[in-house]
Amino acid sequence: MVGKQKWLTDQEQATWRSLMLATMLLEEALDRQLQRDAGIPHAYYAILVALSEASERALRMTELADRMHYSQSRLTHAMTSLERAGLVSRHRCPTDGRGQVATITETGMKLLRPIAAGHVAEVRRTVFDHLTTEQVAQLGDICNTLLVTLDPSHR
Amino acid sequence: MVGKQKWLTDQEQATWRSLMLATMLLEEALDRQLQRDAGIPHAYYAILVALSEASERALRMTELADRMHYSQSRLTHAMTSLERAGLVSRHRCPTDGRGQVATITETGMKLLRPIAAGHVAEVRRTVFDHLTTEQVAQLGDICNTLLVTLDPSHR
DNA sequence: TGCTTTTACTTGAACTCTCAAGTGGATTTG
DNA sequence: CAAATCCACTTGAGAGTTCAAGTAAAAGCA
Repeated sequence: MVGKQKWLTDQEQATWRSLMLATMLLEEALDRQLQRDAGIPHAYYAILVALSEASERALRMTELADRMHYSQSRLTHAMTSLERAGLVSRHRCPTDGRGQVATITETGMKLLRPIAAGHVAEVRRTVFDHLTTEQVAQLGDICNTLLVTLDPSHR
Repeated sequence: MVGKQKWLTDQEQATWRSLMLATMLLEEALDRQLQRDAGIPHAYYAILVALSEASERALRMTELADRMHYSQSRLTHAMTSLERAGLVSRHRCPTDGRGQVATITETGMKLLRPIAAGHVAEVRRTVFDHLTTEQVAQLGDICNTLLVTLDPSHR
């Protein structure tokens, strides 16, 4: 009924359905694997990775939020949960009394290392094991093209 | 630290980051547009579309959940919310006392029609306006390839 | 037929995310 | 230098999702 007038071509519509389904199932698979093996959702795992890769393993909250493309509020809630689990910590920023510096703890690093292997295995299993090198390049190009609109600050 | 040993090639890693960011921002854009213009999230909009396209505009709960790839619980909660908003309704299934038949109401259809245009415009604006026909085909192929693993029941 | 097992769905709690509002330290400006 | 403004972050409520457990009807089967 709704789709009677064609807003998208048949090809676009088919691609759209596949894309929506694949991205939904992919995110679910990643979440399930990490929840099962590490007890944290994918979004929280990503925070740990970002902190572990930062120099000094520390970042200001706002800088971290910007890098992750998370809202401040989302990051604060996430950090509160991760802090309660002992995986990260926050301290007052010495140069700016308003700021907080986020760090990943030793416990967090100890959790991260073994978990990373399982995560990458899941990424391989669900995605890269099935794509040719050319397709990986195509997918990268397509995503970067979309990011120009989706993330105006992107490069 | 964590990424010292290369689990993915540079190309794969770059594609992965772009994919994760693009899919996150895309879902956020769709949610924001529908929340703003229709007051419902994308996942709920999809339920309305599925019901509107079903014969008799009606589907058993389980059949609907299967088509959407939603859990029963997720669908029940969603239907409860949509029902409270008057957009859908449920009735006992006449042939199976355990079952429920979900329908989209006239109010739901009246909401859906104008909303669909705005949604498709957003899909165009964020995705298809920027891709060549060839890229649309490539993206469709890639997603269908991934769906073989992500959704074993997929064709 | 009566008992067990499936099936179809619902419920409730815990968790994550969003949005709007709030707190308090920097910065600007008249 | 005080008042107004801005900035960094937090808080709390509301919504959507998941997971485990619950209810009740249908099927299987002895």
